[in-house]
Amino acid sequence: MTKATVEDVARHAGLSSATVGRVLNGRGNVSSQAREKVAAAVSALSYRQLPSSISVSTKPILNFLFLIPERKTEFLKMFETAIDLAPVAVDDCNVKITICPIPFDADEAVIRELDGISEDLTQGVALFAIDAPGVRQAVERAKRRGIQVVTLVSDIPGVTSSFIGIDNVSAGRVAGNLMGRFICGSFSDLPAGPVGIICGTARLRDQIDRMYGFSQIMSRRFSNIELLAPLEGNSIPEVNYEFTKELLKTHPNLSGIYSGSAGNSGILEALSETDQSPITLMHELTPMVRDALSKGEVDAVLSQNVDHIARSAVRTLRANYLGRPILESQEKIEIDIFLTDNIP
Amino acid sequence: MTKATVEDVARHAGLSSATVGRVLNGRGNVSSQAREKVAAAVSALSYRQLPSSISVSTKPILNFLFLIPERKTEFLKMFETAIDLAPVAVDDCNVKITICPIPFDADEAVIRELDGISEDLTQGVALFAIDAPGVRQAVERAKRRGIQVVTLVSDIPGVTSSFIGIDNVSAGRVAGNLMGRFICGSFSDLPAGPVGIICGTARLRDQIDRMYGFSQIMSRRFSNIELLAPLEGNSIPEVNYEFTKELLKTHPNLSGIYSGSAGNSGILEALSETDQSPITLMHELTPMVRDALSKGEVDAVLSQNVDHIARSAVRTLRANYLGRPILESQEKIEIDIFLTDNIP
DNA sequence: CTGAAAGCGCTTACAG
DNA sequence: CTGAAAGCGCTTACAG
Repeated sequence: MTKATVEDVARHAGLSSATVGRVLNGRGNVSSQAREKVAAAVSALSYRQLPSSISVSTKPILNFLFLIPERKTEFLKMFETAIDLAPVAVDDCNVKITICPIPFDADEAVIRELDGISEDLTQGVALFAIDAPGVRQAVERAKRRGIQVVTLVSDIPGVTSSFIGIDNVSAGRVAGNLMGRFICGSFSDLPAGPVGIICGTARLRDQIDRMYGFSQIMSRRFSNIELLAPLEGNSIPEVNYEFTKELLKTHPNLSGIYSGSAGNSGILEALSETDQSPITLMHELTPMVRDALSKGEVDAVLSQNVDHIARSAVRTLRANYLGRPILESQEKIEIDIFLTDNIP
Repeated sequence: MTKATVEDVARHAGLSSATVGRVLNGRGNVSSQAREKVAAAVSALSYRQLPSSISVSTKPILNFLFLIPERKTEFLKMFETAIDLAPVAVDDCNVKITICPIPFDADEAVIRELDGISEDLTQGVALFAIDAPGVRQAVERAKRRGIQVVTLVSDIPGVTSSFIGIDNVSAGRVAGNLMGRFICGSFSDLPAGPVGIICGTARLRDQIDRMYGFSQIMSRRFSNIELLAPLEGNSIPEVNYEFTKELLKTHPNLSGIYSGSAGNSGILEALSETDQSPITLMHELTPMVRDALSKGEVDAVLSQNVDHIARSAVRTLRANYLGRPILESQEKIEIDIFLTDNIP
């Protein structure tokens, strides 16, 4: 038995392939009678539409715009590469991607770009979201004009778009869990020194969420460990360096450092200049962090797969634009946990 | 500027689209001169072939056979579902999958199936590999007949096929790392009780590898912890139950249990009947293990994403058969680590 | 070794 | 609301 085609369905339903196509793609202007006949034929012949990418006819190119911070951390560099490869990876050469650099921390630039998008030229936008007042509205405006929007890595709460990234509260909790256990083991009654926290900026939702999850678990399960106030280093290595120096000096018995953002070179440098060896957890397996992990300078790294995120962004934008379903299990971004022994 | 087509390339090269197609798909019978012209035209026009799934012409259906153990553990049930969904997930309806159940531990059955495959009807096979003498040869015979082979979850060392699964030595090391740290924390000089190991069968490579990696890290980094001899439970819950009971009784100070295989219900049951609470690590996030993890009865779970494995198997078989490249970064199966706080 | 022609399954204007 | 026809980009026999 060979695969059923649109023609088969049309014949079975006593209709033309054009009408069948209209039903199948919800293009309207079809009688409910025809709709039913088609549905019956489809199930009778167990017809399955060829994948979207296959309809070769005058198919419009989908233009997607990626708004990416201009200041390139190692993580963002990896991300850009991933974005470039995504269309090939999702096996769709009708997708065209443009990367638009956004000045650091410039909400207005994001807003301006969003408002400046022509819905005729651009079908979807993916952005690193700053959770600032105007951005959310700008996203809503873009959506109202029919432009698909997904947020990457850090979400804008309340905005009704797809978020492509890890659950950062979970990530923070995992970090807390590992931190507590790596410090205490099964001896949770023994005294342990305090734990320091270095994060990026409270204006990014992912940072807030990670800190929340981390503190929650630490205070709930490891109340014997004092948690120091988070230090906002804005992902700037030099600032993080000073923070770490200070932490180590003020707390000779420091038992852990949790870094929730980028700019880790500063932390690693400060650690290399001391004999203290607090349990150190970081985010994102960049080349530098990876190196530190393999040398044992970092104890664990929580990460998110940038290739996966880029692919998911493209697939999600495409599916949403075409009104097709997405495969949840394929788009879920998991928290990757790396120890010295499973560095890829 | 619009996308270049085969016709464009042909025109630019002064050849016909048929010849261009031959070059592009390495179908031979082409002069090196033509080859060069096409190459030049391709790069000049930056032509990119439409994804494989798009060539709609008389395209042969690819038949892939999955040899799966008949005895269904929770993990294997999840796996079967994943296999069923894989063709849709990889967006290719020209792939047809048949699942063939293999009696437990029956090498001859695997060999018989492999030898019985007709290369005219079946283009590729994916199998759970038992590392037994005859199996490797049977795989080689199948390959010689032009049938693509991939091994799933557990590899056959030395066989020249693609392996789709995690690096099990790494997984064992990760388990060792976590076990040691979860027991000792930063107090690696304090006395700790012994650790028990329960595995499946030494005839499966994944088990061997996990045990190797685990022992290696435990003895190297946590020499203060005694490692008990691995107990081969063949993934049978009842046997594992007895093993666990015995472990707990013989070692009142047991500080950890590492389970490298299926049949975990027996272990969990035995643990529920005692007050001892050794650090417990298991493999595969099945519904049951997931439940135990969320209740804190298990401390960490190492897992592999069955959906990902199924998709990768299909993509790899297809790519190998068609002589197309695979995207390494997309096919790499990572070790998923789950704690109470990142259960999906 | 090469090309003209027909066809793949689906979709899009265009008439009606 | 519906269908006949032409076309999408690529591939496959078939001649040469």
